[in-house]
Amino acid sequence: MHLFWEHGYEATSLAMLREAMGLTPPQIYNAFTDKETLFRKALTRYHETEIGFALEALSAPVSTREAVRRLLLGAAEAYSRPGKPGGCLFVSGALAASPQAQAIADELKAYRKASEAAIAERLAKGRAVGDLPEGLSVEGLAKYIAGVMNGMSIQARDGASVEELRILAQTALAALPAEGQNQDASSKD
Amino acid sequence: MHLFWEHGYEATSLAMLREAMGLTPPQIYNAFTDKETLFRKALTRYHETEIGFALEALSAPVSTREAVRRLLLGAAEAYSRPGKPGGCLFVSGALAASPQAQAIADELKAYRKASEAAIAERLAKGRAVGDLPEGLSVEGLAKYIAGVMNGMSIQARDGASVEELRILAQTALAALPAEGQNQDASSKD
DNA sequence: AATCTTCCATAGTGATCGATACGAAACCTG
DNA sequence: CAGGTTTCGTATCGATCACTATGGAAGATT
Repeated sequence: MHLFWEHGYEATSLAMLREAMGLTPPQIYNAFTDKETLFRKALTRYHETEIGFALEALSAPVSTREAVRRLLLGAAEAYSRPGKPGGCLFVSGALAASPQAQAIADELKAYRKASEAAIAERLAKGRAVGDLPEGLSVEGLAKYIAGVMNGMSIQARDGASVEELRILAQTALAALPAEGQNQDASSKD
Repeated sequence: MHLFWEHGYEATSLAMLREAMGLTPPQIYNAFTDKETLFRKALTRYHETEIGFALEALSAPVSTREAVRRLLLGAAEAYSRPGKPGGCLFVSGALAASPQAQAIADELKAYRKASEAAIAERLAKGRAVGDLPEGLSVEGLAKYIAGVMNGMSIQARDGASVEELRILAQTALAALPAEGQNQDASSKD
């Protein structure tokens, strides 16, 4: 997973995987069928172990702004963990790919789209309870938040520290509608 | 350039370049020495022909906020031009690379760092003339703006339309300090 | 006009890719 | 302890990578 995270799908050779896992090629193929299946296994593992902050942030019983704050600050921390590759595997895994690997690139794109959709869903919920203005486009704001996270992923890959990413996240938060304008109204019914 | 832009440095094979350029391999090597030099030529060409909006935005005689607005909206348009690959070559070219291509990845990283530095320089100038609060960290804000542009590049690659990118840019602008607070003071001396 | 030089496309180079066939070692059974 | 089976590591597969040597055609010179 770390190798795919660091070098991406195509640039990670079986020789690197073999050395890192201490397995012989037949062992790898017996265990994971082929390189593509192994990468997908790494994807699900990454999803389960490295980015739990996102689900936690989006499902926590807090205000919408606080949820987004946790999401962005969680990303700042997750994208710059010591000993781990910088950024997000969903971004670094295969942003550009050869025609042969387009299926992998499409799968990562689907992951990114799903993340954005999860954000949009949380925003819609927030708008429903009065956390956000009614006229606001949750899709547009979700695309902004997802975009900021993707941008943080690249900044992290370029060596940004966790503090710098936190500042970036805090700055991005300022673009959100002010909190609490309709928040009292959420307790009216 | 389009092939590198679309598929990245390593995933673009000489066979693809040969077919696209209508040249034989020796012609390619006579003209460009090797693949790495050809990619660098494509980088400079990209810099000259595709992202002039950035230099224009940062050097225009307008307020700092307007400069950033032009920068982000220019990116929205440049990253989603019809007939061109989505996103920015500096991001897509080699976000993740094999150990053999790390020199290329480092070069692209340097381009991204230079872009961020150019933004920071413009912000510092703006702060000097009172466009931005004195206590503000231009490096932090520049990292945010550069990060948003990088995020837009990924959103564009994921198929975001120019309108969606414009909305993202407008949203990102809301994170900037309000304009005009010290602007009148800029005409005092 | 004949020869010589120069250029250039085809064919192929070693290296490496992902993936696998074969020989050997180990294990279970009798 | 012997025989049959299964498992597993090595050596290698065809394909493709970036890159280049060689045969043949075109043009220049006498």
